[in-house]
Amino acid sequence: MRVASWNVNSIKARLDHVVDYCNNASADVLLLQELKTTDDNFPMQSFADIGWNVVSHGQKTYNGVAILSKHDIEVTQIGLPGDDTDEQARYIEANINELRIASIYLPNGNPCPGPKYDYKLAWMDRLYKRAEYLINLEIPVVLAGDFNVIPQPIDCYDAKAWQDDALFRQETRSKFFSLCNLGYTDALRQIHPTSAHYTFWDYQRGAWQKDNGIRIDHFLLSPEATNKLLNCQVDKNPRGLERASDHTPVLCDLSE
DNA sequence: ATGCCCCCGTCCCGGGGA
Repeated sequence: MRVASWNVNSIKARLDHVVDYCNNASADVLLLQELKTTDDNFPMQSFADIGWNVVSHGQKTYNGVAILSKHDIEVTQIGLPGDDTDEQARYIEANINELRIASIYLPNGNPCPGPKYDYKLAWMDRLYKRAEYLINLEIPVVLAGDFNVIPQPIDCYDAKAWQDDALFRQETRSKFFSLCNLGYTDALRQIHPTSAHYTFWDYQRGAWQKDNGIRIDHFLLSPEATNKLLNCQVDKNPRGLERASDHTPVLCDLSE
């Protein structure tokens, strides 16, 4: 079972790339973030035409997450629980085969300090509670997506340049480590303990050409899912395409 | 110190992204 996660920075702008990816990347499940469109306007037919199922949780202009799969998708949660006033579409979760899989778009949090950073930290506390509930189910759980967290200095090209940023501040990283310490494994880091593997390169300043990247898209696996972990890797190819997203997919292979 | 680049929207600028 191959699960891929990709922040596409608009599903409409990236439709051809995503359909090609479904056809060619040998993934069974594709988790998307930053759809930037409503469920009504999601290009469902393009995926129906190639035999893929889609569940989306979108909103106008901003955010939006989806789960795509060749297999049946049974939705288990739409929206992150814990705040009835939160209208941002950043969490969707489903059962696919024997896995519980969530597509996550964690808030950016900049500028920092400020209300957006407060929202990010509060959102991470709510994610912790959901992750705690899920781990207590004692089933294989995959929490994946754009976490907007640089976990360690090795995960960015210049730690000094990021030290005061909402993606790298100690409070942000501490909350990410708390998630891991619940019992979730950072799959990429488990497979590649010491090497740099970036998932995002800014559109500006020639960041892609200079490999000035950061690792902010992650797969967190429950103990039952970690037992199935075969491989985890970044697929850099889509970042080099014309009109690319600024993120590239992460792939995680799990045994059946 | 700020913008660079890219996406969206009753749209040619401004908000948001990271």
